[in-house]
Amino acid sequence: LALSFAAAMEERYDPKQIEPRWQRVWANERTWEAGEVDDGRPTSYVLEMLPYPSGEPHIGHLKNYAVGDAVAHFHRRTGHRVLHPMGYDAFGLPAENHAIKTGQHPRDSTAESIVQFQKAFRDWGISIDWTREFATSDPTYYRWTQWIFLQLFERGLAYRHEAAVKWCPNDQTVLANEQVIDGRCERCGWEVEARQLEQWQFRITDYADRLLDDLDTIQWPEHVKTMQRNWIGRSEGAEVVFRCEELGTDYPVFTTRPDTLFGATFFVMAPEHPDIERLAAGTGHEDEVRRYVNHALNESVQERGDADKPKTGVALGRTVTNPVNGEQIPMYVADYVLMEYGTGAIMAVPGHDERDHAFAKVYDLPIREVISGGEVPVEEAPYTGDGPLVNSHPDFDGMANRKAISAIVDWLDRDGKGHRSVNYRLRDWLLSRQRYWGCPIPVVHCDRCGIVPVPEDQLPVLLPEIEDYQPKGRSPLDAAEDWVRVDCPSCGGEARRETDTMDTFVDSSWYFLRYCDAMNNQAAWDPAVLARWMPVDQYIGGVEHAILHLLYARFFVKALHDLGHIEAEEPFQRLFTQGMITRDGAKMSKSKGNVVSPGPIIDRYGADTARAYILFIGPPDHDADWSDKGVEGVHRFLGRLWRLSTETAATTPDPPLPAELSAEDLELMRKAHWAIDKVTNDMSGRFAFNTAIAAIMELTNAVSRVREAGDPSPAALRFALGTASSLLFPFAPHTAADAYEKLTGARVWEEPWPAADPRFLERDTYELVCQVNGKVRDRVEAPSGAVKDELEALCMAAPNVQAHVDGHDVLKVIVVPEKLVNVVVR
RNA sequence: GCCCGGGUGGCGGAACUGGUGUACGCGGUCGGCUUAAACCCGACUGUCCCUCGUGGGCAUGUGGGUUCGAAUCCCACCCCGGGCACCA
Repeated sequence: LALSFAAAMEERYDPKQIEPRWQRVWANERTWEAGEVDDGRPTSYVLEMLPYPSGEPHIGHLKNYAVGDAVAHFHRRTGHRVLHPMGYDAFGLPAENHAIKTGQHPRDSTAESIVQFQKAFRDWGISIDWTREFATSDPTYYRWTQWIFLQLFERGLAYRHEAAVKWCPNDQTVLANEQVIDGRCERCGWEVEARQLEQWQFRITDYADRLLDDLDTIQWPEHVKTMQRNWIGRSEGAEVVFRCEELGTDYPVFTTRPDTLFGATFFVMAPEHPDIERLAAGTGHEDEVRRYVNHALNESVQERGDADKPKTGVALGRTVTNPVNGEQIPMYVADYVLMEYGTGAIMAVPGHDERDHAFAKVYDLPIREVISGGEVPVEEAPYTGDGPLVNSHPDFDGMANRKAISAIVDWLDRDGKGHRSVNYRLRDWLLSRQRYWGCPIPVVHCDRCGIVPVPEDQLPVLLPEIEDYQPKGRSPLDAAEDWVRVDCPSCGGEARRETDTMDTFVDSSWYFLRYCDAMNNQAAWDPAVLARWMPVDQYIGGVEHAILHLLYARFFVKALHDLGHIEAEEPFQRLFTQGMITRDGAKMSKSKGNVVSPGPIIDRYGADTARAYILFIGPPDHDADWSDKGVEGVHRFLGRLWRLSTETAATTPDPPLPAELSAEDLELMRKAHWAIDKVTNDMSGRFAFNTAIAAIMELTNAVSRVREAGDPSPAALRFALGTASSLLFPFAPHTAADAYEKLTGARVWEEPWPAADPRFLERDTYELVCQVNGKVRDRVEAPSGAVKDELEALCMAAPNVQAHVDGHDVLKVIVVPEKLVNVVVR
C-alpha cells in the first residue's frame, strides 16, 4: 500500500512541490538580474506600472504582472537582455487616511503592504530583477524627486501661482485638473469646490504641442492617444480685440470661428474676470452684477460645469465695439464663460453656437444668420455647419466659411485688430498637496529672498515626524515647528520651509528612469546607463492611467530631455493597456462580495494555473469575467502536459529522431512546428496569449491522441512535449521548467525560443474546399502547388459538386490556389 | 450631444490581408475506470428539416448594399461598454 501510494504521488501534478522548487533556483541563481555590463545583446525594457502598496495584491495585479512576465520571458528567449524591475508607488492618500483612523504611521502600514506584495511576486514566480527594487517613499528615491523638482524650478517649469483651483473638502487638499472626474475628487468622490489659492504648478502647457505631436512617434493603442489628444484639446483660431470705448479698454477674445464675427450680437465675460467690477461701476447694474458674481463663484464645480443647466447671466450695462463692423454690442457676465480658457471673455454668436443661442433665447437678444445652410431659421436653432457667408460684408458674402476664416483673420491682422491664435484645454499641473504622506517640496520661504531652493547637497529634505495626521486645510507638516523653522540658504536669516508635499503622480513620473540605475547615490542616474535602456520598450498597465500618469510621465521625460539629462523624448515606446477582471459581469468590490483573491486561488491550483488562466480567458486588453470552472480547465491542461511529460521522460529512451518518420511521428512533428509558428506569431506584435495557449493545448491534445491510438517514436513524443513545455514557459514558468527539465535535462529559460522548421509547415496535400455558388459542397485532397486547371478539374470531379452542377450552366470558376474553388452556375 | 471600442453556440471566446464560421476552454449528454464517488480517460454537442446522407435549409445585433464569395467592406438603424462634455 505504501508503495502504490508513493507511486501515485509520483504521478500527481503538485504545484505546491514544483513551484517553490523553481522559485528557489531563480532566487539563488539571481536568474532575472539584467546586469550592468553591455554584453552586446539587444536590450529590452519591459515594465508593468508599479503597484500602489495598499493591503494585499488583487486579481488585477496578477493579470498585469502575468502579462508583463510573459512579454519579459519572450523577449529574453528571443535573444534580448531584459530589464524587468519592480518597485512601489508608496506615497499617497490611502496610507495617510489609514493613519488618521488608526494612528499607525503611513510608513509602517506601507511597509507591511510591501511585504505582502513582495511575497506575492515571489509566489507568482514573476521574473523580477530584485536588485533595483525601491519604494518612492524611500529617502534615497525622493531625494532625486526633489532634485528633479529643483531642476524644473530653476528652468521656470515649476512655479507658484495664485489661481482658482480645485479643492476637495473631504481630503482637505487641492487637486490637479486631471484628478477631478465629473466635478468630483477621483480619490474619495466628494464634490470639488473652487478656491482661490497660491499653489505650485508644473508648466506642462509649455509642452502641449510636443505632447500632441509626438503621439505619432509611439506605438500606443489608438484610443489612449485619442484620449490624450482630447485632453490636450488643441484649438486653432484667432484672438480678436473688442474695445469698450467708454472705458477705453481692449478685450481680446479667442474664437475658433472668425467666420462668424459678423454674427456677434453680444459679448460675455466670465464671473472671475478681474474687470467685472470696474465695468459695472456707475452703470446702475453694480448690485445685480455683484450678486450674480458671488453666486457664480460659490457654485460647485459640478453645478457650474453642467452643460444642460439653463443659461444665466446679467448685463454689465456697457457695450463693446465689434471690430469687423463697428457695431456696439452689449456686455454680459455669465457663468458659462470660463476664466481659465482663452481670455475669459467671448464674442457671442447666437446664430451659430449652441450656448450663445440658448443665452440669447433666455435674454431675448438678436440672432443673426451669417452662414447659410441651416434647415431651420437660426432663430429656432443655431446652425453650426459649413456654408457660404451671408449678411456679413461685401468682401466676404458668398465666400465658403472655411475660406473666410483665414481671409477675415488676415484682414483683422492688417488693422491690428486680431491675429491667429491657438488655445489648449490642458492646464498646468497643480502639484502641491496639503497632506503629510508625500515628498516634501524642497524650497524655503524667506521674507528677504523670497522662494529659495534648498541646495542640492542638503537633499533630501526629509519628511518630518508629526503627531497628528488630521488634515486641517493646511499641510500637517506645519505642525513640525522645529522642522519648518530653518535658516535661509541664501541670506542665512530666519526662514520657513515649504510645508506642502508633492502629488504622488510626481513620484511615478520618473520611477522608470531610476530603475535603470537604481543604486546610484551620486546622481538620479548616469545618462550613459539610462541610454542603454530608455525608452521602455513595452509598458503595461491599466487604461485608467491613460491621461494622468501617462501624460505626466511624458511631460517629465520631455522636460528632462530639454534639460540635457536624458536622450529619450518619450518614456514608453509601446503601451499595452490590460482590461479589468470582473466577476458575474461586475467590477469586483468588497461591498458586492464578489472579490476573487489571488491568494486562495494560488493555494488551491498553484500560480501557474492562475497566471495561465488569466491569460487564456480572453484577449488581455479586454475585460474578462472570472469563472471558477474555467480555472479548473486550465489546471487540468497543465496537469495533463506535466503528467505526459513526466511519464514519457520516465518510461521512454531518448534516441534521436528516426530518419524515416512514421505517419504518427510526422503528425506530431507537424503539430509541434505548427504550434511554434502560431505561438511565435501570437506573441510578437499582438498580445494574443489566449490563442497561443490554445495552440499549446492543441499540441498537447495531439500528443494524447497519437499516444493513445498509435505507437509514435519516443523521439517524436519527446520533441512534441518538449516543444509544448518550451512554448508554455512564458505563461506557466514553473510547470514548463519542470516538464522541460524532465524531458531534456536542460533549463528551458536558457534555451533559445524554438524556431519552426518550414519543412514541417509545408504539406504535400491539402484539403481543397469545393464551392458551388459560394456554398461549400465538398472537400477533396489536392496536391500542394497544383495549378488552377488541375484544381478546377479536381473540384469538378467531386461527387457532391457534380450533383449541384448537373443540369446547370457553368458561368465561371474562381480558383484560389491552396484554398478553394468556387463554381458559379445558373 | 460628440469621439472611440464592441455585439459570433447554453457560457468565455476563435476565424492573420474578404475564401472551410464556431479553434481552444467551460458547461451538457453518453460511455470507460471504480464496490461507489472523486480524479482521470474516450465519444458526441449551433439550429431546424427529411428520403438519416460523403443530404439539405437557416445561423456571426437588425435591415439594405457591394462581391463568385461578407463575421470581415459600404450605408442606415438598435443595443452594450469606455472617454470627453458650457473649452468659445
